[in-house]
Amino acid sequence: MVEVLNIGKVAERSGVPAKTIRYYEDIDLVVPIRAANGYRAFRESDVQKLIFVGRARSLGFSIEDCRALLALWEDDARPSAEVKAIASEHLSQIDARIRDLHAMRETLGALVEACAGDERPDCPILKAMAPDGVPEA
Amino acid sequence: MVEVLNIGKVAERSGVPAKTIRYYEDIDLVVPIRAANGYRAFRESDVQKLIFVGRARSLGFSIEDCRALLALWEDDARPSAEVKAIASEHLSQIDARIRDLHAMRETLGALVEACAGDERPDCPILKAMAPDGVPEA
DNA sequence: CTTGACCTTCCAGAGAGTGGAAGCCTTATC
DNA sequence: GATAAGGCTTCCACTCTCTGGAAGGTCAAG
Repeated sequence: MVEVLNIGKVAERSGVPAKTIRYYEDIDLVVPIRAANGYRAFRESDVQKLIFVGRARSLGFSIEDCRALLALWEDDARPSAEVKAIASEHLSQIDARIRDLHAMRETLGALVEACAGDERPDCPILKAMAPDGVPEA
Repeated sequence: MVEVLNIGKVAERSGVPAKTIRYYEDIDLVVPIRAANGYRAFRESDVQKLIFVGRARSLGFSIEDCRALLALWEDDARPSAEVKAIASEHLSQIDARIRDLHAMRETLGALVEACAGDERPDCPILKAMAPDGVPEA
């Protein structure tokens, strides 16, 4: 008799919350079989997949990327070029996001530093966001 | 007779898309009055607010932050400390996001560099996401 | 009068879950 | 055998900030 893994155990072992695991089944990402009582029954391979997805997600890959990566992982004959293509694309999007955030951080950081932060109404932060030529108190 | 501004003109002048302006009305962020024909009629002050919100959004402030900032902007007696508090909090969240993305970028960047990206199946990227002790082809 | 460019509302979907309610199933205890 | 706790099920709603589209009203020009 095979040890059956219910969702709770799988959540614990994979680090993926039970709610999220159900969601992954819903979107056909990782689909367990069903036990006679209607409970989800997870095979070892399902647990592996969930761990894989958990790690891919923590690297910021989208669900669709995860789906593709999972398929490549399962395919013993994959060319590593396909994996690298997905990862490179993702990497450049991360870089773009970092650049955007960095620009925001620069601007906002300067404004915060310039703001007295006292009881007076004068505020460079608000001034920066005010439409040009709309002097406020 | 006052020049009436329809949503299209306002979108053009404020840089905020018409769809988004309607959404902002829906959530009571910027609420124009209505003309007799049912069209939204924007006052100068509405346009100013939309520009303000547009800039705040481009600095990454949430809608709720924008709502608060807008109220402070309108309040001639605001203490700049309140503005600064919101901005500082936002700034530290930006910093946190940058840190997270940076960590991802480091890990993923190293993996992408390590991956040959050819027709062979061996792939350090997949290996990094594979559960421990699950050797793949 | 028709055409085209506006404007209106409402509905649905994006991404990736999360929370909660109502109701089975299982296991342990009495 | 009864009962209570905890785990499991489904389904619906909500998050956040829009964005796209359909169906239809309004307006200005030719």
